[in-house]
Amino acid sequence: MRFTLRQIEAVLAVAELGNFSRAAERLGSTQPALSQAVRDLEAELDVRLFDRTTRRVELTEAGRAFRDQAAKGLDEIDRAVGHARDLAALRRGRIHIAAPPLLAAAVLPQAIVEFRAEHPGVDVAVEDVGTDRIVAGVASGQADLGIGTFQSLDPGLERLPIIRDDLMLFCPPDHPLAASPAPGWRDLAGEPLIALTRESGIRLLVEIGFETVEQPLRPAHEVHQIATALALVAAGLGVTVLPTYALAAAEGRAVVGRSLADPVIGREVVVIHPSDRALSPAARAFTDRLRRVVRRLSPPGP
Amino acid sequence: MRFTLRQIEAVLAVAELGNFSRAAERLGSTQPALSQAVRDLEAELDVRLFDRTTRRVELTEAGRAFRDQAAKGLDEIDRAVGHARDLAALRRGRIHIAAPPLLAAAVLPQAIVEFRAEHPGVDVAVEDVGTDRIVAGVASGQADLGIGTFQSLDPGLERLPIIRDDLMLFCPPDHPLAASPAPGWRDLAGEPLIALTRESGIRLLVEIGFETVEQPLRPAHEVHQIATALALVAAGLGVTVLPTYALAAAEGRAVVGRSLADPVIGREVVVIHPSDRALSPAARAFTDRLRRVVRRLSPPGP
DNA sequence: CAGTTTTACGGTGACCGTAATTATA
DNA sequence: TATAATTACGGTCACCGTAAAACTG
Repeated sequence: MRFTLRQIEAVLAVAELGNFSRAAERLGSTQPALSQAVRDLEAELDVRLFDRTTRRVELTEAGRAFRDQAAKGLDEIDRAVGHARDLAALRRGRIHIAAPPLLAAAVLPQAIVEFRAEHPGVDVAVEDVGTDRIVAGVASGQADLGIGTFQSLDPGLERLPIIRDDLMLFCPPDHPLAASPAPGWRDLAGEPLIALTRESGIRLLVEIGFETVEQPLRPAHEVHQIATALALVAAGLGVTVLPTYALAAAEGRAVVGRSLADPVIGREVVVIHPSDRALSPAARAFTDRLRRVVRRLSPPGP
Repeated sequence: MRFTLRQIEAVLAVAELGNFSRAAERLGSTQPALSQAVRDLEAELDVRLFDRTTRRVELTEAGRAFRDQAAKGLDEIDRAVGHARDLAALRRGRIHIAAPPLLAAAVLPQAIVEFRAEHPGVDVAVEDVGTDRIVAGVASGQADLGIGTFQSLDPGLERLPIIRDDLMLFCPPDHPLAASPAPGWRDLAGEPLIALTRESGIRLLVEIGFETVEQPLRPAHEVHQIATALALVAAGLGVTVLPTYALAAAEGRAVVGRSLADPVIGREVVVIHPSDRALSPAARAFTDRLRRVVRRLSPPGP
């Protein structure tokens, strides 16, 4: 048999108040319960902690030494518990998020702003890197969660769908297709196309689109960054096909986005995390927040 | 607080061994018990402390933080408990003893030597002061226990009898009374008497002895210190009457002690301590040791 | 399929609260 | 005598251990 936290709390309360009855009241217990708790602990330690009569309760020298050190220990444990509860209640914490640059620029800022407003104690760190490094960072535990679209994924990683992200057509506002009620892939024939390079996952989807409608894909320009593609479109050098979330990046430019059908081609934007590690409370909450923000930024109807 | 030390110990053991079964073995418990303990604590904290599959058990980030801090706290409490047990088992401690100079010189050294041999971890401090300061020191708690003979005593102080101390006759070895089979107070008539001054409690007892046999007390010399009296006796200047424990101080001098009867006059040598404070384990042990040492130094038969 | 954790469940013992007793100023 | 601590005692609930089930590699 060992000693218990309640016994130690009893000793501390009695020591502080110099009175079993009042200590019992503070602890929400009864006086006999405290008496027994102190008695049991004294028996356990084989030392009397209090000199007591019915009129006076006072620590012995052994009791003082015990009180001083035990109080420290209890305090330390209380802090450990408090810290854990803070993490659970999102009063503290830290999330490390890995996301591709465009997503990081387009939707994360809003999500972070709202998340931090709700949970000011939680730090959010973003790392805007390429897909391969996102997967690596999450798999290694360096990042708590990753965001993006991943075709084939390490089975050790779990996917939490955020939203379906369909490819859209981006063109200047005065372009004929901008006025089309329902532009389709076939309408792109003959248009000068700004394409991403083959390094991009998006490029593959675009190729699938052209294949589906049995058109050759002949890029007028090939660029690496989505922002560049939009700039070229704004300059009137052609049209491009990009994920929905590029809408955010198109804001303020002379570029409009239009849903692109026949076929609708899209990918799941997901949050990934190691499947053998549960999401931290903060990471879970952020994922929820992110999902809400993304849905709100969803493509407006044509 | 609705969590328990056992739950925390469970978490620490599982964290260290990365395995519920082995942790249970170390704690002398069963694996389901640990599983439940960890589960309960996690529910209490509202945070998952371990990511676990049937193959792998690993701390979460919250778990690591909790483990680090809780381990400190538990360690602190263990130290408090260990310290208290050390005090109880006399592996540590400190006793402050107040005793009159002769007692401090005559019997305490031997008692301390034997006590320290048995309990090397306990410090013993001696303060050789007068009776009034002994009482004051013990009453104030500055000294743990006081030794001496006290006629009337503060009711707040408790007396633990060590031995009865009868007055003895001290004379040179070749003195006629040294050969007497049973010297009495009446035999002192006409002997030059070395007396202590009236400041001494002993002097009062000597006067009572003379009064009892209706002899006048006419000191040949009056001295303050027992050691001085013995020196005068050794020099052949007279005889003196002193407590039994002066025997120890007479050792090695040309002085012998003889029981003094008709009447036997004595006092209780007692240990005193505040009655509302229990003796510390070390003080109790020292009192026992002192009692044994004093009995061993008891007056040898004539 | 083997090893490990989780769930289920029945029993026992620890702790608590009420009530009576003892002790102190 | 009044107040507070201790002792006595009965009940309940938490915790433990056995056994069965679920899960992972």
